[in-house]
Amino acid sequence: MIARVVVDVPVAAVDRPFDYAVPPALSPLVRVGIRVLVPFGPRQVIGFVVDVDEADGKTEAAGKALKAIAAVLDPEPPLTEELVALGAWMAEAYLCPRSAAYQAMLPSALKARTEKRLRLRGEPPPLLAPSAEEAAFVEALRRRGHLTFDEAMKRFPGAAALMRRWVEEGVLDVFYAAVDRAGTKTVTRVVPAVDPEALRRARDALSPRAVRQRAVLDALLAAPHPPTLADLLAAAGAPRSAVTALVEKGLLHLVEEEVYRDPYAAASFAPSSPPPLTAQQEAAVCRISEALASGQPHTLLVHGVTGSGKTEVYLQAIARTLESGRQAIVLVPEIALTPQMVERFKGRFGARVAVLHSRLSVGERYDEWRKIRRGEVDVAVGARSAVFAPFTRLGLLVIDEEHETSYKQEEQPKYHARAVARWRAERHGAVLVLGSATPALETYAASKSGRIERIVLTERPGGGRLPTVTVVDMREELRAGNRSMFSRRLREAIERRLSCGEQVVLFLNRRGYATFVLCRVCGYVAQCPHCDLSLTYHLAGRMLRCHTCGHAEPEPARCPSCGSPHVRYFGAGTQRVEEALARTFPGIRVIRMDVDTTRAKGAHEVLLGRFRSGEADVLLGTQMIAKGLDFPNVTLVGVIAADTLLRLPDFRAAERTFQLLTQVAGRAGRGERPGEVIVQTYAPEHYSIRLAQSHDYAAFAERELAVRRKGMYPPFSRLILLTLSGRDVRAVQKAAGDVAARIRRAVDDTAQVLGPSPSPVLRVNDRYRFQCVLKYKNESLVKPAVKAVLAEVERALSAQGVGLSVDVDPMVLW
DNA sequence: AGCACGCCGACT
DNA sequence: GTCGGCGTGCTC
Ligand SMILES: [Zn+2]
Ligand SMILES: [Zn+2]
Repeated sequence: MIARVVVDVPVAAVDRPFDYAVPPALSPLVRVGIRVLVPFGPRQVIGFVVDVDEADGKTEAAGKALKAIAAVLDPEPPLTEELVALGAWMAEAYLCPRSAAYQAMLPSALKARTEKRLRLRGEPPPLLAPSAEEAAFVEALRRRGHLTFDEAMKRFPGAAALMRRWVEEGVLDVFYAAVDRAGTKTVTRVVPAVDPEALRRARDALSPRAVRQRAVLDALLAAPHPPTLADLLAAAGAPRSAVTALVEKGLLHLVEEEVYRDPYAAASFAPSSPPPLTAQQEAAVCRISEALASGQPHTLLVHGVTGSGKTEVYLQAIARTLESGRQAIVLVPEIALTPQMVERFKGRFGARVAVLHSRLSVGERYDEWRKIRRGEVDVAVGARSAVFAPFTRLGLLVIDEEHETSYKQEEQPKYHARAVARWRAERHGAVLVLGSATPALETYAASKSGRIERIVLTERPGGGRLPTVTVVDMREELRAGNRSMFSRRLREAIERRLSCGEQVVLFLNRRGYATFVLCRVCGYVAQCPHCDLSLTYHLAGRMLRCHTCGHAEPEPARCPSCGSPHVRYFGAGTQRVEEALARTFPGIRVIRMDVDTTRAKGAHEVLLGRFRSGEADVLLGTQMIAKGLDFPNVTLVGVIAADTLLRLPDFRAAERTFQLLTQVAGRAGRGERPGEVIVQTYAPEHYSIRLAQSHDYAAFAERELAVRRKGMYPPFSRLILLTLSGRDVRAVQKAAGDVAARIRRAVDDTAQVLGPSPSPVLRVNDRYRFQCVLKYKNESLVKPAVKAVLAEVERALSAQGVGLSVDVDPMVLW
């Protein structure tokens, strides 16, 4: 019996199956999709069985004797045959190693690696004159039984020669063990080591100069529960060193804890039954059912305005799927996977639903995943990675808010859940339903060309009209002498809501207080020491922070360049809007929601719950408040600065802006009262803003398609973004030139190779980045050519300390 | 990616 | 003489 194995070594050079003999004792266990430990060169690695041949009795490959599988790592294959085939497709589609695709499919509880270890084979020969390190090494081996090779080299570098000799002489045994990937998410919690009273006394006894340590203790005393280290540091605005100092003084403990418990575990879900449908919903469910019954693969776009009841259409389509004995996957953007959303599915389908959520602990997620694998549930609801739910009788895949960029994975392999879902639908003869109020332009184009069918929902079952949208030209405001961040129109509108007890949602896509810090005398701008980006000023702890690498430093009292005290803050963030609201509308109650206020577990739900119950007049936030939240009492939505997205150097900027404005506008007037939306901008004439104002998706899509056609951008071409990065600028630049030249030689002139050019932000995290963009149409020609180039340059690049990342169909070009 | 093998400079 | 630098070749 022969097994073909893809080893878990994610490099192009070994990205192909290797043949192994299966020892008779293991043959009942070895099946496609199972993980095994195999000898590979001089070491052992983990691999995935991608094929077995019972009849094949061959004993050699490429003229050399076959090696045998050393161990089987699972009782049952974690990957189905379908997923094994999907991995092979992903490797071609996304130019990634197959093993990287398999890793992306596994729950993190099953992610493993091998570890090289040393152990004594019996009693070691006596050493005549051992060095201190050699003696300590032998002592550690005796006491612990075995040591990892890495640890031994790090702790006892002076014993390296002895290790080598003993391995050669057979005194030491080198072996490999499969261990968990160090990916188990833990959070560090800060726990007082003394009672609160003692803590208070300790705070008062601190040196007056220990400002940060006092801030940490104050924040800890104010916290109802032991906070996570990250939360505590953010709340106190203190550096980690302050906490370390307090730990050393014996006042605090740090405790590692596995992340969050199941946020829905305690919740009980009231059973719900299907409500009556509108005629349009009925027609949509009907079309999906027909497609299901055909047993042929279909992709359907459900294009419905906000509030048109898309979710109910999904629910009833799922019910039909289950009736026919098949299974369903529902993808929802991570941020929209709220307890309310989960309740809608659990309420309808009860225990037949598994939820895959990043807020589950590794163990809980694994439990949900296992229910799917064993067929104990028929519906999987989750974010992007739930698209790999290991069902074997898939009938329906739903992608809600299909235009969301979060469906594209940002790490290797950079897959798009929509493309993976489409592949699975083809394979199963299943139906893929894409739902959106503002479909991605690619999806819209596919529906126009007839490749996918479009179903339109224009009625709102709860009634309610679309809000009126007013665009305010902020240049006019400046001319009229209004230098505040609220236009006169927005200020009056807010005042009206305050006086009649209605609520307001305000949106600004920038967190912190000020987006840059400038010296009025010499023009100095505070920059991140690790990135080519300016630092954002945050009120908490009066710190300057880099939003990209996390660097933080105290605010400068004087300009570090010229010593002038005239350091000023520019570019309003949410904190500054909060401050301005309090000044402009005395007594106003504001809830601010951004990454800084929602880091703590459950904070998201708590803040939204407080706003819903009327504890605040205004919900002020970033991106995260744009998603399908329903607040019946909200009658005004204000967009503080609509052009922040428009200014990004990306071909999708207009699309992003249109989608965001439409989504934010959908927050207004979901009750009986009509909603009003006010959009502030410096570019009021831009078509993405004008057409969002008139709620005209079709006109926007046509206009934007014309722009894309002119620039030959997707959907009229396809893109591959190659990014090279490293600490040595010149090495990176040179490597980028070399890669671009090789690709130019490898593809024909129907493909364009742009660049290399420096990335829009050249340096991030002390790494310099250069990029190269491929624009092409002929996929079957370009992808193999690029793959070959990647294999050619892989070695040389890693030797030069240059990383190369490949993004097929990138969402952003930087 | 590891890991071994192999061939040149500067240490005991 | 040997320790160790990293080029290059291979992994069923
Ligand atoms: Zn200055
Ligand atoms: Zn930075």
